[in-house]
Amino acid sequence: MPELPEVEQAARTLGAQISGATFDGTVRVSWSRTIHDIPADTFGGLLAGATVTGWQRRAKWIVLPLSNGMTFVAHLRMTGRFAVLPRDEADDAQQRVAFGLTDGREVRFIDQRKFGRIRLLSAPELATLDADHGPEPFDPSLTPATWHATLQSTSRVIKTVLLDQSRIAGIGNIYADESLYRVSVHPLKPANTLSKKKATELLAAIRAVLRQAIENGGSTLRDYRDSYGAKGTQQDNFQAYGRTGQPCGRCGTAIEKITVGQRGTHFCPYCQKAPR
DNA sequence: AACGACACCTGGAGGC
DNA sequence: TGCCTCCAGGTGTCGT
Repeated sequence: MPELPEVEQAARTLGAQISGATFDGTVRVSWSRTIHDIPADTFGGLLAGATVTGWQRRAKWIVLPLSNGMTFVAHLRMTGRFAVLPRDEADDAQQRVAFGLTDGREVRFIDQRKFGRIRLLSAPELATLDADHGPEPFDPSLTPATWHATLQSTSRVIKTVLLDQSRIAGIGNIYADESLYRVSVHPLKPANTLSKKKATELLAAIRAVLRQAIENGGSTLRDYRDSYGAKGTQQDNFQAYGRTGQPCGRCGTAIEKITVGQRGTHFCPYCQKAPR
């Protein structure tokens, strides 16, 4: 579910609640795969006494550096979310793991579909995580020239490339559709057929779409909540995603839905001309 | 090496 | 009301 803006918001709100807090080492596990099948006591042993020193986001990972040199990382996948609650608060039915803090609170991970993952990484493992991902959309080193070169390097369709985290990090199904709609590029257009001009426009559109979503606290379709439990509002601004059959805001043509790379894909068949 | 298909899960929505 | 099928903010793995 969550893409860059939602993960950014989730990380920010989680960081705001637990930066400076210390894990006491207790870990209550209801679904073991959430922590990669590492036994709860092993995970807790590594976590005990570690203080959260800040928060970051890398791609769609929430990254919490710890005072012991390790890093607590979490991927929300489709339905994951965090909540920070007093220890005596009742567990949520969809809660998968709870981590105790020394101040009497717990960091709880709630995840309907059980796809989310939480790991404790050493510095080399964190470096690997970083290396496995492409540039952040807002990284100044991602320039129109490097982006165009990335697109030129593959004949895969552009929608698929936008979703490839090793090419550019953080874009998911919603913001891929929204970005392509903005620049009137058909989702099936081969990446290496975009002109330098179009590639430049697309990069700007990606940044604009993500920036607006971040400002609105992300998008909530059904499950997404930040770590305070709040929904985002960006879903009210969608121009293509989820608007199947509704009129295009530019030309009035009904938005169409097709499948690209096994993902529902929304576009305006008039504005976004099919590749030939 | 790169790409597509499928697996992993639950539950809400819509059709009959 | 109940059952059944389809669908969902993602990505790791496997076969071609």
